[in-house]
Amino acid sequence: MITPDERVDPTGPEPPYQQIAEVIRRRIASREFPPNTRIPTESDLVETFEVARTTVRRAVKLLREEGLVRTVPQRGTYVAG
Amino acid sequence: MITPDERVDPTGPEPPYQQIAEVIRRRIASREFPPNTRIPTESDLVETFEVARTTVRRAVKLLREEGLVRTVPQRGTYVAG
DNA sequence: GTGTATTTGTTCGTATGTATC
DNA sequence: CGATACATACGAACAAATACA
Repeated sequence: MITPDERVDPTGPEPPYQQIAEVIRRRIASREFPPNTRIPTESDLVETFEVARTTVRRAVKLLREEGLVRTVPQRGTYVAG
Repeated sequence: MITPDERVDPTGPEPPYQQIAEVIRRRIASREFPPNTRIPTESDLVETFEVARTTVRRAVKLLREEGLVRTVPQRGTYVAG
């Protein structure tokens, strides 16, 4: 569940896509998103954070570049094992 | 039949998916698509309006949210009774 | 009963145009 | 101007269930 303090603040110091990446990072660190499981779809994240899909994709791209997740086309994005 | 004035105008003020929803809405209102009958398949609508399936689905989703139609997986989309 | 076609569901990839800061 | 964000659209691939020959 996304708690209030994890919602995106468009007026905050960090851009939304970084805030979203940070939320997902914590989910992974806390094992709420365990290794090798799929994280929510882009559509889900769009609804959860109420942002555009491009913003969600940017956040996920960040995590991918950090090696925290891997994305499989037409399948989803998975937490690194 | 889709008359010329009901074709989608990509340059119009309203996006294609809204225009398509409006066309179907009129078909329902005029009883050309009577209650409890199936509306054309997504593939049919794709050919008729010459748009992508995602666009058709978006239009139908709108109608579904309005309660005008209900979609049955693997069956089709039906006009609300 | 079997295999194929149909039809909607899901999900990511990509591109374009507009707006805002 | 560049980075960010939003809305829209097209495409592709595959899943799953139903319909049909």
